[in-house]
Amino acid sequence: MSVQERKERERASRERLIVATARELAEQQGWDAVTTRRLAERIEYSQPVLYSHFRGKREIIGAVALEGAAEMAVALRAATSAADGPRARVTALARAYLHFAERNPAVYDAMFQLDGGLAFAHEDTPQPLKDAFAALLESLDEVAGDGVHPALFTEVFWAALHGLATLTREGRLPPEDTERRVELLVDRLAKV
Amino acid sequence: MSVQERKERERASRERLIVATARELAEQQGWDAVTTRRLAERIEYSQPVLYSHFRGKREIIGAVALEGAAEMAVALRAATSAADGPRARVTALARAYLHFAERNPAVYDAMFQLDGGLAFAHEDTPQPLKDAFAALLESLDEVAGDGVHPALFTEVFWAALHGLATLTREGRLPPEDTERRVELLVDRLAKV
DNA sequence: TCGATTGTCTAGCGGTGCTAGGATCGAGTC
DNA sequence: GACTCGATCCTAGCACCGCTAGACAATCGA
Repeated sequence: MSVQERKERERASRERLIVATARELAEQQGWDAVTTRRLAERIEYSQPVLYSHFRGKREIIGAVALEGAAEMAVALRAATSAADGPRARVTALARAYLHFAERNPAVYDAMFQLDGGLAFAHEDTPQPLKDAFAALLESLDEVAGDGVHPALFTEVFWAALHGLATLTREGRLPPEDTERRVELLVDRLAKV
Repeated sequence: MSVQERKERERASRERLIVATARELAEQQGWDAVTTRRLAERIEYSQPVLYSHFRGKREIIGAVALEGAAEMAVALRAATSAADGPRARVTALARAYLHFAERNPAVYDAMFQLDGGLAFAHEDTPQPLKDAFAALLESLDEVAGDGVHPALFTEVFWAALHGLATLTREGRLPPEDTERRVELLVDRLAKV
């Protein structure tokens, strides 16, 4: 059985290589540059190999999105755990979210802008996505305010952050006032 | 000179036809279905004719975006002018914004999701875009609160609406709680 | 050692945005 | 009214896209 196990290991390793390469290429040159031909060339296999791992390009994007969601959850928890008090935690959370989006634009696109074929706000939503939302909720439910459902509050807060992240990155909002916008947002939304 | 004038009229008319057809096709079947071939076929001209009006597909998207921005400005002003008092105006504004995004998804995409080659938050931003932002600002500066720059407040409020609009439409947020989210957002952000 | 299975590649399908270059048509001139 | 010539438009084609059928080679179990 050892032969088969080795093959499975190699297959899994190659799958990780595909996802990592797709992500790298997307961060370097944008998702438009991530074509199946270029991706195949970079991993030094032919195109059809990609399709033995994923149904298509969409699923590759989805895989990058899941990886990104896991990382984002870690980053958010790291930022909030280093902060003292609810108010500071929320501010740190917002900054960490926007920072992640800014530093990993391609991953952020995979998660929230592109179609990775993932289910959201659903029972069969993949765990990493649920967990990223949970990471937001953990710091937000203490500032949701009386009589406000924490999940609903988190959705609104998240939407605001998402709007800031995307509009800023696409040049729709001037980047220099980001910090002031974060402060205003936290000031108003969070019930300290 | 009359011949030339007639030709210019016909050219302008054909250009409007291109934009209207692109928009119609996008609303019917999504922007992916708006290919230069299909578009050319629908207007009953050959592909290269499109390129005598626009540099490429991107510019066609941009033209749809400008048209949409003008319509959105009208819709927002109509909604707010029918409301009494600052608080009611802001609520009406938010509802109108989300309603527009929901009813014109392709146009909304052209404006804020796709690359239409338009400059934002810039001195050479096209007038319709500036005006749409102005329509937001008109109802929002009365609730920005003391010491808060109205433009900055408008940016944050807009970002929140944009986040709600996009995340809801892509199934990232369950649609049934939209009204409660709007109320929460207005409650917290607007200084009545 | 042989047949079967698995894995990979070459080649190609129908589609995309975009463009070069030839055909056609109509306006202005004699 | 015939003719010239420039504007206008179309046919054909480029390089690329996502994806797949089918040929081929390597490896496995008997």
